[in-house]
Amino acid sequence: MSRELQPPDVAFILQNVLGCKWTLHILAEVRRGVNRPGQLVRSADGLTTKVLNERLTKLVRFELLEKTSYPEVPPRVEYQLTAFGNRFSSLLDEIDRLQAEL
Amino acid sequence: MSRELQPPDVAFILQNVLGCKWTLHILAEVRRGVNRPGQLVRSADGLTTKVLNERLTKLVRFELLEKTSYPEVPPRVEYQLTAFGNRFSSLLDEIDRLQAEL
DNA sequence: CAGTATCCAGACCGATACTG
DNA sequence: CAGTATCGGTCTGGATACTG
Repeated sequence: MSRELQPPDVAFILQNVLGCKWTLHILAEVRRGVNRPGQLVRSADGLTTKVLNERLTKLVRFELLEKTSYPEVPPRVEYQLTAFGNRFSSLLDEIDRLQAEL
Repeated sequence: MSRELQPPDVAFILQNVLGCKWTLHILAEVRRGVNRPGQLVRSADGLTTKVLNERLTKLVRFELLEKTSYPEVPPRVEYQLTAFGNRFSSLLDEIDRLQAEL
């Protein structure tokens, strides 16, 4: 069960994963420790649970994020960056840096 | 005649300009000196003149690229990175770096 | 709280043909 | 060579409502 990138293609991920609306925001939040769906929907105005889940699913699918479900009531879920996802940290930092300096 | 980004928003550009199909490729090529439309269409399999021009127009519109037309026959046109566009060089480098290392 | 289902307007982009 | 016009299928993502 691995990414279906043979070979892994940064441009592809940038295009099809990071390029999707909300994805960069979501990743940035997760990096900051905002890693529960409830927090994440509230972190962006206009982001719906449907789209959030599409993004999270995709990020998990491409193994940038990892999902942990806690068997509690009410249910609790947390997402975190994987080692692979962390390789994009430099990119996220670069984006932050650009954002700050413009 | 300035970008209608108030304030300039890297995430927005990443989303709506760089996130579009072919755009990263086009920018990378222009950086390498492949800066004429004819060369650019040929540089990517599947890229059509229609889409190329949409991308170039958008890149010029957001002032990442600058266009120079030479009044010759046949017409010659060249695109180059602007100072603003160059600020994204670090991002492109970072992408190349990631690409190489994965 | 987490996640899914449906609807649908609009964006995206490939194919093709055409003008200056 | 550079650029535009048109058509049409596909994908995107927002609104809303619903399930476990």
